[in-house]
Amino acid sequence: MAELYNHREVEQKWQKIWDDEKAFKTSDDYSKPKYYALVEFPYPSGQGLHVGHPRPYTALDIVARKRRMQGYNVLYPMGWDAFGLPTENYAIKNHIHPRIVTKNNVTRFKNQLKSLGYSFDWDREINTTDPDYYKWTQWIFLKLFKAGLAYKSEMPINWCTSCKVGLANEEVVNGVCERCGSEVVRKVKSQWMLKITEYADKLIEGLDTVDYVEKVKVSQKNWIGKSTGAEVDFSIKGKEDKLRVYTTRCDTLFGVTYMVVSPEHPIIDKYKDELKNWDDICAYREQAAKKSDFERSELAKDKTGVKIEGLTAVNPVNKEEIPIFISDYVLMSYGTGAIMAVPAHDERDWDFAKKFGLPIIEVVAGGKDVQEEVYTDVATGTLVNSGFLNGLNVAEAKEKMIAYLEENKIGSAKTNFKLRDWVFSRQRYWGEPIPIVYCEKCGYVPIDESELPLELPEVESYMPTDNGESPLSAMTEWVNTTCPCCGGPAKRETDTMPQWAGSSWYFLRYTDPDNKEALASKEALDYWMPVDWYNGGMEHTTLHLLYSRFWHKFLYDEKVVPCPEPYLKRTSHGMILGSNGEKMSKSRGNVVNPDDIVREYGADTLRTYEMFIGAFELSAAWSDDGVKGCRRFLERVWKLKDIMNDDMGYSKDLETKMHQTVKKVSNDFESLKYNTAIAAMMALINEFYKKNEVTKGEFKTLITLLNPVAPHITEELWQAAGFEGRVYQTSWPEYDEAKTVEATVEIALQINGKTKATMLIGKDDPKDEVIAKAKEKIADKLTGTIVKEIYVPGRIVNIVQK
RNA sequence: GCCGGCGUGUCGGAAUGGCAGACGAGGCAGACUCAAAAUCUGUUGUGGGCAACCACGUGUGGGUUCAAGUCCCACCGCCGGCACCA
Repeated sequence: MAELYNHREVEQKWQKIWDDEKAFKTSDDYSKPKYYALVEFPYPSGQGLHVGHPRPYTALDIVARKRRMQGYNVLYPMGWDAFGLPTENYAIKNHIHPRIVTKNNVTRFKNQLKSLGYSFDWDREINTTDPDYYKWTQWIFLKLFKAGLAYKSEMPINWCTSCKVGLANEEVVNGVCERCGSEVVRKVKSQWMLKITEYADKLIEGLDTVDYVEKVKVSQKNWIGKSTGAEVDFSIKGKEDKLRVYTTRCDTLFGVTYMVVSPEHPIIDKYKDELKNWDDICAYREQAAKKSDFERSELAKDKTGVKIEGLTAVNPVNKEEIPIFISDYVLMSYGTGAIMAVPAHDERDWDFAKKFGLPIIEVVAGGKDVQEEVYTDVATGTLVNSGFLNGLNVAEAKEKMIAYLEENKIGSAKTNFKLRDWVFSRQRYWGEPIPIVYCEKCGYVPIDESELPLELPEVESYMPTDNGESPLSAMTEWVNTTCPCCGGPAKRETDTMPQWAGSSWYFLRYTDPDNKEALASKEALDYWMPVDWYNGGMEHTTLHLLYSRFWHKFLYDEKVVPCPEPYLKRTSHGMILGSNGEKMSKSRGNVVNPDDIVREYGADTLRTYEMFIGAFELSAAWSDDGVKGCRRFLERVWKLKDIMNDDMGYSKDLETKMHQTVKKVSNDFESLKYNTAIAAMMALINEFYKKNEVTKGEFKTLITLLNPVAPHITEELWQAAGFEGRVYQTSWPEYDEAKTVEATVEIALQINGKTKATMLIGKDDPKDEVIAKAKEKIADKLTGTIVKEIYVPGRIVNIVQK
């Protein structure tokens, strides 16, 4: 062993040994207890690994390494989520096939990850762009299609003007494209859709059965947005048609003074010949169509609208005739696209009514004058002016009204969700082809499973077209095919799947990555699933996490997977920011390249630093000085050999400290408290240096505890000290609970809760003795009458005096 | 507006209701050195005192308790998510 800590030498040496020994190969011995640790696989971008990547990877590497030492068969895999726009854009710009771009990026990423010493089982590496992989992505799509959960729909979609691609609602953030930040407009296009809404209830209910950090559960519930209420039919005077609304406040039906329909509502076109102000209506609709959903909601304060002259609605409970308006504050995409307006008890309706001078009728008493102020408190109000509901509270009134509506066949209870179906088409090249053909005679027909994978054809140009068609549409040879159903001429679907497809099931493939017969064998799935611990970013809460839970639940219903939820536990890491506290970006000039840190300080230093940087779930700013501090710590560990003796046990004076440290590190590694685990190890070596001596036994325990964080240096020290085998093959240190408590402890002596002195006592000294001793020690300060004496064993004595 | 989370030294951050500031960084002083870096030692919340010591101190104001950074109520500030969802 070199005298000085040469991280480059040490790290390269051990990375080679681990590779040669297949140190972290996952066993197929299904009789052992299993542990499946998972981190989100990266998108292999052209920029290479970001300094943020190692944070979650190191955290679960620690858990995986610890579990192996505890005797588990551990699956800790890695792969590449490699379809996607940046690669395609790079390919277009540089005239290189996206496959080549992907291959180069993957090579770079893999080298970078290897240089960090992760214990991934590289024999299970997967790549979503590999036809052997996306065969099964397509296979799942066919299953969804056959189950009626994939359908084609002509509908307004979010269209990114720059990417020239349709986006799912989840990909639109503040009205702009999540990926490129460009404007998103609405565009009507025929799109493949997945009926995620069918699973809305199951996706909410499942959350009660899993161990996710609370904010992830809350975000998912908010996004799904379940609301319970009723649908009510209002008749239109002199017409057969009914105008159906959705409301959560059917108790306020007697307070309806007008109705509003969305500008896109079909009722308008149906009766356009009878509308007296058709021109005004058209003008308003045009104006509304120009706005994106985002702009519509931005103008929240100022309500606009036009009255529909020529149609009158009738309130089904009191037969009152009321006007109908169109306004863009009612969205076609939620509920029925029409609402009943109760201005007295709904803020938006109140604003609208005030602006248009419409009547406001109080039906829930308990607030101020409803002409002056809207009253929305559901908890305390009492129904008035409401016929058979008078005197009831809101909850009772809702119940009674629903019964009335159902009895008279004018409405019924109804649950609604904010969650929309998933727009699954992308007009792009670099994605999984959708395995469907269109036949004039038979419609949309799935290709036969035996034809999978349906591979991406070689094309001349990946350039997206301005008319919104996929680059594949120009490939006539590929597009023109025969119908699997009737054998007649047919055309292939030219849209591809979104990037989220491949990542919606990848955790299943790791369990059996080379299987040719199925996405994974039943035995592998039975043994490995569900994932025991999954860590990833908060930004994937409503995208990847929701989508993959949806697919998994579907596959469970199809009896493909053995469990209803894919992930038992989900945690989230915070971002690593630049040293100025801002997000790292080239333009801000605060980017740190992990390669530089590995070269200069070593992978072990980078790993230690990223675990020590702060609370795992919170974002943290980069600090070069902090990196140096961690390097210093590892050097102090390295130099412990200079003060090491041959005693294989623990020295007497440090025995308690050793047991305490083993306990603390063991527990902290389990609960995301990597920073305090490392602090405990730092404190321990400070003790060694204070004594200027460490026993071989203490040293052995320390480097075993440190191994999951800093695997290279600890292997080197282990070997140099002449210990048997490898650290990664050894057992995790045990601690004795009884020995974690000091025989003598220093306790605080307080008077009226204020500490006045401290004293040493035996941990088992009886209360009376301790208190007597304490009173003696602080006798000069006990000047009043003693009211109470408190002794918390091993902690404090508190004397209360007046 | 609604829902989360967070407010502690110069900084990152520790504290099952029980001695606030562990651990790291930075600063200051010293040792080594011709010198610097590295390393090592000491010191480092604020105010007062030569001192032992005393008082104050976890965003603000109240409360519960023998004891509150921690629990409860009200407020202020910051960060994140959702948002005309009927």
